[in-house]
Amino acid sequence: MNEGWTVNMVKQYLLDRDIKPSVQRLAVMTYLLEHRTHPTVEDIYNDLKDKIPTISKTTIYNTLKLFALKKAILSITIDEKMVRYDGYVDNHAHFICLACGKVVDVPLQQMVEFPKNENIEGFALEETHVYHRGYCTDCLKEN
Amino acid sequence: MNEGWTVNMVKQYLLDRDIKPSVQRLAVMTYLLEHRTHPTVEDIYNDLKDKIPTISKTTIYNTLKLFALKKAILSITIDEKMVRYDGYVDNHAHFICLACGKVVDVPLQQMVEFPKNENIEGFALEETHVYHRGYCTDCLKEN
DNA sequence: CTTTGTGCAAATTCTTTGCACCAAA
DNA sequence: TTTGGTGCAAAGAATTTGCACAAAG
Repeated sequence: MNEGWTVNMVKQYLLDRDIKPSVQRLAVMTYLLEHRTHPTVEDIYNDLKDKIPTISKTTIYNTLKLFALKKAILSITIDEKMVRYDGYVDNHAHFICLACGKVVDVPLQQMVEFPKNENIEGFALEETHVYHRGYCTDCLKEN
Repeated sequence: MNEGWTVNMVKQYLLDRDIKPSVQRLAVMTYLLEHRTHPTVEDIYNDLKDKIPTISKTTIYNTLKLFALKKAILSITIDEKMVRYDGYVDNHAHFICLACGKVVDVPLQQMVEFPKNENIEGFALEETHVYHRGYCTDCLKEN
């Protein structure tokens, strides 16, 4: 799960983006870097409440909103019900399984093309998302 | 606004997709074909309640869910708050203005590329969406 | 001190559900 | 008369807001 992120590395990651690294913010950012599962607020809260018993969902909401604003993370709207978050902000697409709800990354080389973020006339583009919906291998097996 | 859709054309559009054309369903489908604004349930309800005073939001929800299932329309999750719907199911991308919230189509020729819906190994793909976020010309002018 | 962050509780908003009534074949 | 569609009211779930307290510099 841990992919070699030390506390100081995460702290620096936040500082580089003008985010003050409180205990709670460090915990949220670390969680996102160590769990590439596109977690929801609920997921993050359920994990962190054991490590930081006083943490609240409000703080998770505040923190994620701030991170997304500072472009430290991505907010993913592939799921109609709730927003998911991704600690990796490099260009990649997402896939959601309509049976189990799991969201996985789709590496670029598996995509035929990836749209460029520039060149749409008349608009100032901030971000581009590519979402795929379908059924994953595990769920296909079960039928 | 009206782009030449007669009642019979809309009725046939629904019948072709195994959807029984009730008065309410015809009204919703007609609205989506005549308003390419990616409306929300609220938008559709506010328009139709004058024409069909007894219509309910529940029916709009039921109807849109059925339409999406039958692939008569697309459900668009570009907006974190609520689902939007698109009566046009051909391949095109969407753009949302982060200032005014408006969602517009991005014609294919304005996009550098569009990802293909096939060829992701291990998954059965149902649909692919490309979402752009940024600021529209109107909102850029105001600053 | 003073500013900024945290977290509880309540409120808001979008969407779904249960159920009774209505309509069409 | 039977099946499926509609719509009201209530419930459910994700997110936001108001506000008081805590922390950091």
